[in-house]
Amino acid sequence: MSDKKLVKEITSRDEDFAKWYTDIVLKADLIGYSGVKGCMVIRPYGYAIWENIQRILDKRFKDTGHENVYMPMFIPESLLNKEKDHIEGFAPEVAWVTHGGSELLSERLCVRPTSEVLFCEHYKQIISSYRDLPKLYNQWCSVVRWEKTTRPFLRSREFLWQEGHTAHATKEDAVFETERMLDIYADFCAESLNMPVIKGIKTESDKFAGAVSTYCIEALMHDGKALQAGTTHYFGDGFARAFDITYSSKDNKLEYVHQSSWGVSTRLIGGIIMSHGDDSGLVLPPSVAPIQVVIIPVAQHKEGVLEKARELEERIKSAGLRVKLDDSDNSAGWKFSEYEMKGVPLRLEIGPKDIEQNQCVIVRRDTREKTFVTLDNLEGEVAKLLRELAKGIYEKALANMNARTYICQNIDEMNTKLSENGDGFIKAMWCGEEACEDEVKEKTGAGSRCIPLNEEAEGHISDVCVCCGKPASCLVIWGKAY
RNA sequence: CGAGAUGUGGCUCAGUUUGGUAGAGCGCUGCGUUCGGGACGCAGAGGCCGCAGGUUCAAAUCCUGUCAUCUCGACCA
Repeated sequence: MSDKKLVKEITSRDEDFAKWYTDIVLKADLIGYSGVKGCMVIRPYGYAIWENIQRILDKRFKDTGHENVYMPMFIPESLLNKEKDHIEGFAPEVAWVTHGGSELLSERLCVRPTSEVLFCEHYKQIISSYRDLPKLYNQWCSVVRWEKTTRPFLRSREFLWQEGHTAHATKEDAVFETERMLDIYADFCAESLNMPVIKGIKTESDKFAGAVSTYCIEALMHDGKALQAGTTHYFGDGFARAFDITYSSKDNKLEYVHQSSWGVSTRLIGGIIMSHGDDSGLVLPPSVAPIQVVIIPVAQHKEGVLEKARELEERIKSAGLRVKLDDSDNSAGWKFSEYEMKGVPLRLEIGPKDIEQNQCVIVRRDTREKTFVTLDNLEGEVAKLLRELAKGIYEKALANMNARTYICQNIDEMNTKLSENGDGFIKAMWCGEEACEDEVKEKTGAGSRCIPLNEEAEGHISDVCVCCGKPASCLVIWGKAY
C-alpha cells in the first residue's frame, strides 16, 4: 500500500540505476545544481556526511603522525611543467586563470587539479637533512578537473578531497607509507562506510601521472559497476629529481627523497549511495550518518507525548549519538517516508500506547525490522541496533560483490558471464601486455580495475592470459567503472 | 569531445505541431478538523515560459546562437 506511493517518488533502483541515483542525490537534499556544469552545491545534509568522513579520517591520519597544511589553489604553468609525465597526464583537464581583473597575466596559473608540484616546491625549501625526514603532510581542500561528462559526487569538475603528500629518506619508508595509507583507506571503508573494497595495484596504463606505482581500493556498486574509492601512489624519486629535493644523509651524502601521495574524495559519498541505497532512498552507515536516530512522536498533540519524546532525545544525545526529534506537524507517515529517503539508520516511534507500556518502537532503515524496546534499556538497544545495521549493510554489500564476481578463463566466458549475470568484477589472468588489456576492454567493455594485492585469497586461477593464451603473469580484476 | 533528449511558479508537467489575455496537480501561507505508513476542508500567495539576439502588428510557441541538466559513447578520483 504505502509502497505504491513510494515508488512514485523515486525511480526504481533496478529499473534505471542512473536515474535512481540522480533522484536520491536531489531528493535526499544532498546537493543542488549550480550554474556551472559539473559544479554542485553540497547542501547541509550532504556536507554533514562529508564532515563525518573528514572527522574520522583526519583522526586516523593524525594518529599515524600526519600534519595538516594548506597549499595555494594556483599553480604557475612553469611549475606544473616541471615533471614531464605529470603534466602530460593532467594537461587535458586543467582550468587556467589568464587574467587578474582586466590585466593579462604574464604567466597563466592553473587551478590545482592535485597539488604534487606545490608540495614538491615546498619540500625543496624545507628539507635539507635526514633529520628533516619524514615529512608527513596532508591537506583538505578542493581541486578542479575540467571533466567532460559530470555526475554529482562521482565526477564533478570541482570536488572536495584530502591529499596526503609525504617525503621519506628511503624507498622502503615511502613504499611502507603508500601501503599503510591504502590499508587505512580500506579499513575506513569497511568499518565506517560499511563498504567492502578490494585492495590492488593499477596496471602501467592506469597509473597516476608521474607515479612509479599506483595502488587503489575498488568497490563494487549495487549495479555491478566498479568505483575507485581511493588511491595511493609511490613516486620513487622521480619528483625529487625533477624538483631537486635532496637531503644530506648520516654519512653526508646528498640523496634524493622518496615520496608518496594518497587521496580520497567526496566520491566516497557516491559510493555510499550506490552501495547501500534502495527504492525508498538512502541508507546511511551509522558512523557517517548526520542523524543516527530520528525520533517520531506519534499522536504528538496528546498529552505527554512530546515531553516523553524530548526526554528520549536527551537520553540518546547524552549517550553520544546524533539524534533528531521531528516535532513538526507533518503526519507520522510523511515523516517515516522522509527519513527513509534520507537514510537515517534508526527510527524511533513513541506514542501514547508506548508510553503506557514504558516502551518505544525502533525500526531499522535497512531491513525495516521493528523492535519494541523497553525504555529502561534504551541506550543499550539503540547502540546494539546501530552495530547490527552497520554489520548488516556491510554483509549485504559484500554478498552483492561476491555474487557479482566471476572467474573466467577466456574472453567468451567473460562476455557470457556479463550478459547472463549483469556487470560485476571478473577475475582473470593476464600476461602483462597492454595490448591484451586494451583488447579485453574493447571486446567486453570491462577494463582492468587492479591487480589484487591479496593473492592468497584471490587465488591463481590459470597459467595463461585470458586474452592471448600466453603465460600469465598475474591475476587481474576487470570491470566496468564509474 | 561526438550522438540524442529536455529547460514553463519550489517540484512534476500540460500548452509549442497551426504565433493572439500563462494553466493543472503537488508543495507553500493562514484558519479549522486530523494524527501508529506520505490526512482533509475552506481561503490565499507565487511565473517577464533557461539566457541573448532575430522574424512579426503580436513569440512560451518560428529562426539563430548560447548555457545548464539527463542518456549513450570516447576520456578521467
